[in-house]
Amino acid sequence: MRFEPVTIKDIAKALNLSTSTVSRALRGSHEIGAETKKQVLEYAEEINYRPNPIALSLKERRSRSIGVIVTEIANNYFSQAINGIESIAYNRGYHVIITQSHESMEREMVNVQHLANRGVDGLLVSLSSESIDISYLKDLHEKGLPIVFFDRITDEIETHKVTADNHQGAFHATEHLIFQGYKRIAHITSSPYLSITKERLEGYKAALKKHHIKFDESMVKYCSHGGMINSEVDEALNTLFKSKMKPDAIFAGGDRLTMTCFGCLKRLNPKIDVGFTGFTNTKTGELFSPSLTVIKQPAFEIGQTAIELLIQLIESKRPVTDFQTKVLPTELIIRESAMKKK
Amino acid sequence: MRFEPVTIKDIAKALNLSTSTVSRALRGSHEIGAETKKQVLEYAEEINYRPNPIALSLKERRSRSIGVIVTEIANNYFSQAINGIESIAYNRGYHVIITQSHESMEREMVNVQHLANRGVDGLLVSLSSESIDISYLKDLHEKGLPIVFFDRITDEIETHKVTADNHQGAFHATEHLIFQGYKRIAHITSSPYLSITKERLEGYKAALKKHHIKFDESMVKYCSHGGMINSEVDEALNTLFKSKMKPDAIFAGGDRLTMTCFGCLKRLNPKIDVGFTGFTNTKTGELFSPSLTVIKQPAFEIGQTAIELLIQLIESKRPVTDFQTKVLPTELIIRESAMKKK
DNA sequence: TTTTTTTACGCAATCGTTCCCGATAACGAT
DNA sequence: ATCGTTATCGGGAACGATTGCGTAAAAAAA
Repeated sequence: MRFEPVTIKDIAKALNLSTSTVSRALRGSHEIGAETKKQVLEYAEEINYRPNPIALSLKERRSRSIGVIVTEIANNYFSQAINGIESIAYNRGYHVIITQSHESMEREMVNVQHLANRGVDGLLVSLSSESIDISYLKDLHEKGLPIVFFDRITDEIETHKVTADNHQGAFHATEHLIFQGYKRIAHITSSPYLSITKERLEGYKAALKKHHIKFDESMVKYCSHGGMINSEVDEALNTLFKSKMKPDAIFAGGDRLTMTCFGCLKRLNPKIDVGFTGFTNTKTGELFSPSLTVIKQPAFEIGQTAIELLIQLIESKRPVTDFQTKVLPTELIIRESAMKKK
Repeated sequence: MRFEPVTIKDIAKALNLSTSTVSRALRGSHEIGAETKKQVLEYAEEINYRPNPIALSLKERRSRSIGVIVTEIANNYFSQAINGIESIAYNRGYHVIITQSHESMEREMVNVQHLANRGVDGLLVSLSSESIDISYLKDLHEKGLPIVFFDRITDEIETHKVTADNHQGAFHATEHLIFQGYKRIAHITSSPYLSITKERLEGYKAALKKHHIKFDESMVKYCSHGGMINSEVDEALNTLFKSKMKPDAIFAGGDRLTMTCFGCLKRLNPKIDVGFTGFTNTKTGELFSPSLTVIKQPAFEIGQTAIELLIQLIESKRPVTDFQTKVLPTELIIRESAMKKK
């Protein structure tokens, strides 16, 4: 069974006109008589004519659709960012196609290739934690496909980029723990290759330095799957708590990681006698026990900014060479999990 | 700047062949000489030729893409269902386009129309809470567009449907509260028009009846925005707690609603001296205070089942008339929030 | 009245691909 | 020598929409 939409030809045949006349009438061209125009418009309305976007894509060599690749949508940060993307895209007449890499470089590549072949006008990319070699993105970019990176960005491709102020966020989270009296603050974070990991680590270090706490490499644990694998986080925590420099607080990076880490922590240490802060955008942090002190990123706005820059790139007449990296401020939300040490 | 992919014409020109020959060679037709075929294949590989899916869509009037519409992806249930959908779709060579209605009938309609025009081969639909009039879906369905409903289904369109066993889930949740000694169990739920609302209400009623508790209409509160608007839930709770038949337990329906409701409850009544259960798929329920007793739906499997049925519809040679409604079992996860009454 | 301009429309090409027809040549059978 | 086969390939229409160009008739200017 096939789904048969009405075309411009049906209108032309019914009204005994040529398709060109119908097309022009529909687009309100001045070179069509008022009477004819009215007829066409009315008939089109009557049979509920909608132009075929596929035919248009073929003709105009643009699809008015943009591709988004994130690690997973079941992530408060990304789902909010996507809402930001959609809020702008729809108003500007673009359709959004969302794909997930699940932190796998392989899937990221397959999805990106598929989107490119599928004729998206541009790409919004947040890299997976495995994506070390991004030459396939580079190729596409060099061939002229507009790309904007958000959240997990890269130095290797020169284009617009949008992120939260990860350095500042990590700095505030760490300093907050210090203000509350914690001294031995561990940092559980994602893959060391990610831009956000590096930036947050730097912010963490900067806060320690400011308050004259010596940075200890062994207090930083990398979970390269970003919290998707429980055992990875369990192991990191176990190692930390078994060391002689047992931490008295933990600062977690990443939305998914923060959740997983807090869950593992609670299982390992049900009283939670360590301080805890994390990067997350969940609204449910206040319902936790203890309620979560977190760094919240302006995910919605990041999504909006990214799509705006992308559309700008797509619709620009001449090649853009002046690229910008926008950094949006984070917010520290203070609750119980990082309360003053007794 | 424009992104210029290589076409079959480029190959034809370079090799001094016609496009038809190249096309056939590429598809391995037997009526092309071995030598020519090899040439074409090698050259295509060399310049990294990829068929243009848009042109194919136009020609074949199918896009190998399927549209999904859910209320929002920032919902544990839906994001898991989408993962289930993707897991099957990609293996079967279908691309998945996700759209959100945000519980608005208007946006649902716009998205569905867009997807249909965009040439999706089929639709996976979970209705918004506002969708009372679904004639626009009916039209599309009658014109031959394959549709499968999941989660929030409807009687008005005859096709495949997939849901959790909402009656059973609600029954278990309610009975669990009864077993724990609660007597005055209120039910906070979504729009009364939704199938899931009706089914869950029936399950709730059935449990009450079994245990000889009289059903009281005033103990059921409908939040038609499904927990997207805090004040709606606040008001429902306030009314309940101010009534003379003050409830001693609450059973919430819906993922989003359960979260919102628990949040409001905690604000209103920080000690949480009432029992609480809800429908949700979050993995973080155990981190809450008190940890959440919930009904979990097999979201991933529901997504998988739905897409399988849809692909079956799409690829069927003749019109399908034998439709099924699959109902998957739910799971009661017992934690603290519905513990025995002191 | 003749010429020019304007109005209002149709023809055909185009986008990338497939596929129905033909067309051509080689070759064997008659 | 003629015909039928088979193998191999090209021409061109089609999918739905837009658009440059051409042109008829009508209106305006000469």
